[in-house]
Amino acid sequence: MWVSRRTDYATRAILTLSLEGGGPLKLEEIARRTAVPQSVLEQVMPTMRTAGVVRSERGPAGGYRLNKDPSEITLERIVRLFQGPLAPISCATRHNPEPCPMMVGCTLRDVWEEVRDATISLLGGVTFADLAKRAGGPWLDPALIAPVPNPSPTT
Amino acid sequence: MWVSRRTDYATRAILTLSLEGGGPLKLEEIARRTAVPQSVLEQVMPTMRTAGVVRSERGPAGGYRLNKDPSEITLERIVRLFQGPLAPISCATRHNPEPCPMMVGCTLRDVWEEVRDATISLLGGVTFADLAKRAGGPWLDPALIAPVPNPSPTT
DNA sequence: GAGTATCCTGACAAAGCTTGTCGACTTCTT
DNA sequence: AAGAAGTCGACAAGCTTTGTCAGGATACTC
Repeated sequence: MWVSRRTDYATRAILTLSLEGGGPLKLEEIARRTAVPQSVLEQVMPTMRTAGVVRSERGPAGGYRLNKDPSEITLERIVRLFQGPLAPISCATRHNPEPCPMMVGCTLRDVWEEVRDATISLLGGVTFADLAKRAGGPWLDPALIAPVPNPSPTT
Repeated sequence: MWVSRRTDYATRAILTLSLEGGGPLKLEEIARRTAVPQSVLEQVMPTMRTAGVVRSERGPAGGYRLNKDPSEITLERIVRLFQGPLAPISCATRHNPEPCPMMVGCTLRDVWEEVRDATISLLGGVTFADLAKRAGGPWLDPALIAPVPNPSPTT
């Protein structure tokens, strides 16, 4: 699995929000703490908002908060959001795998699937609550982040 | 980890050679059996020759053979040959990792390293003898593939 | 030693993906 | 009304991947 820059940025942002108390964090502040170009975060955060991972508030005193408890957000979720399938090769995805042209190549596919499954089980088992705990800092009070629907504005 | 096309092709070629008896296989024949464009194999095979994985013979009746027993060739070896580091992100490579700009980001790096290690242990544990056995077919007689130095012609 | 079969090498174009930036817009608070 | 945020789409630059090709080098055969 390769982690794109955007995925990296997104995970840093979520970790930052997980470590923060309840108050919303401005995009600019997240960008500062994560060392991510603000213009890129401007693309990344809305993606996570649409996915329901994060919630936003506009106007002064606005910003972003988590929309779930960190213990409910896995690394897998975020990675998939930005990179799609976790399989190392397209013939080893779980849905719509590309057919192998080689008669005997499927033996290899088995291994690629093992890699995929190992990755999934690892990333699926790590939540941002775990990460925040490991980071040693305080993190979000569950009471402050009760899920709230925050659909795209067109709704 | 993402597997590039060339890596895929290379592994298919090695598996094909592992399944073949002792005789050399022509590039054209390997291309046919693996469903790989011959022009691409013309790039891939020399790379493996230089790395000592494979041995070549020119002229009529020439072709490629393995230069080692399939049990000594791991998937990891081939993947690394074409893709370099197996880490999902450049701050998690074992040599010369790129420094993390984020103070707390290293918590994430730990996970990327776990992914890396899981991948390495999987790919490092699978040899082409295993794969050939799984494929069910006969494969190379060890007696026929005693390693022979086959350095690049400039030597 | 001529001819042929095979591997070898480097250059390269096309396509695709990733990255980061920008400008114009919407929404919210005061 | 003004200002402080987030939102959205377009896009250019750069990089990587992919596949192709032409010409060269080496070995076998007759």
